[in-house]
Amino acid sequence: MKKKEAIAIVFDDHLLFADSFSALIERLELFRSVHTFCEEQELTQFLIKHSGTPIYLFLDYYLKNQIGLPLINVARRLNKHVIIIVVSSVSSPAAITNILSYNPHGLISKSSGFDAVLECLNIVGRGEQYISPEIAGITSNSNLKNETPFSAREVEILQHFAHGLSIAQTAERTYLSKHTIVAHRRNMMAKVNVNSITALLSYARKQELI
Amino acid sequence: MKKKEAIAIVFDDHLLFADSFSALIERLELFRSVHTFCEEQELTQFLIKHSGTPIYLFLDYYLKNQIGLPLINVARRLNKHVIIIVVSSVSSPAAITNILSYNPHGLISKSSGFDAVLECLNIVGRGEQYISPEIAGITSNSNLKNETPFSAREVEILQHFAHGLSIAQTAERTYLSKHTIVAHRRNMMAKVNVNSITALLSYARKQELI
DNA sequence: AAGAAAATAGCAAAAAATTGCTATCTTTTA
DNA sequence: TAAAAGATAGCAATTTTTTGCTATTTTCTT
Repeated sequence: MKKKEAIAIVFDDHLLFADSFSALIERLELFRSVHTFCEEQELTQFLIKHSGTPIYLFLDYYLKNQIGLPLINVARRLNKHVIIIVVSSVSSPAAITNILSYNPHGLISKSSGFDAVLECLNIVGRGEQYISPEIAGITSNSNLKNETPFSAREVEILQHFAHGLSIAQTAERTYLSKHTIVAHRRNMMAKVNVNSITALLSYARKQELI
Repeated sequence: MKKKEAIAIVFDDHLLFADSFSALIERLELFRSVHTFCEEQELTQFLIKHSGTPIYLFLDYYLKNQIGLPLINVARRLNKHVIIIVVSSVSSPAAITNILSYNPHGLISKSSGFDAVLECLNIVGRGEQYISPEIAGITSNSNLKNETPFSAREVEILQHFAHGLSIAQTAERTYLSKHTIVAHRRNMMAKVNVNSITALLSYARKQELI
């Protein structure tokens, strides 16, 4: 791969991260130039202008960010040579599946070290897809097992706890016996190996269940 | 200010951002050295080891990040010379008020450009507090109301509950008596008129305090 | 410098949650 | 169509949380 001929672009709506990350990329001295954008328009104009040049596009994506992923298709339409590398902080299986459905050339976790970026450029350079180990771990774990360890009924009841209801209050709302709620609660806590409702809720939130 | 004598630390649980940002800081050649940590323990050990050296600590903070803010107090206890600069992506008034209640030397938005970092180092160097314009705008718009009902210490302790810790566990982590934790908890619950920790957490989440 | 607010800490009683058991009925899956 | 998994429900023992009090020290505000 002759990357010195290629241009790198860092796109991130957090300007400070974009600037920082491109400082790192520049230091590699692998690209002809490194550019930073945090507005969609600037990016698309640049892609059109350099539609004949091989481009590596580092695209930040996080949950609350809408533009992120659809931009992949836009970029591909504007420049056939563009290589898309998504840099993401998401951690839930569902969100990752969503990213992978756009089939980016690379997917790097923000929890990775910089060596992941190097590794990614190597793999992607030979035309293969790179997915950083942190992320690969998340998806492979959730392919084998259930997405969530809880049943629908359990999650439903969990919502009540998340809204601050007690066992007694939840029983009232659901027209179930207090004992049933205790049982559900107990089962959920056992499944994720915790022993309090706050720990259970903390777990559920990490898994983006509630 | 003779910053060449100071050490810079970048703390962020997203290793990739931490690495990137420190590359940028290094390029300034203002500090004797620049270090990167993404584990609390590594940071505290370093602070203890260099307790006599002036240190600039760039601390990432975002909503889902538990360690962030309480770490300010820990850092100050371990090194009296530490200068805290929070780098944050939060945007809600309550969350910002929360950060400011820890009285950091600087608060930079991730939407800022790198010039904000330079400006911040200047201002902080003369002993004043720097708050990046993006963030100052948010608070000034809403400083009439929107005060969080909790003190900094209370919110700090609330974070532990949000992460599923019990009263006993929180007491251990904070090196406080169990009775003190009970008191803080009780006071917070009284302030928002609830009578369980789950209801309190539910309230805090609505207010984007945790 | 005085007063207010916050942080710290304690005890004991009452209330709620958690745990260790068992058991029936229904739905899903192999 | 069995077997497995889920939803329902109960009791008793133990642990944790919540509440009703008090009180000292530190920090902030005026």
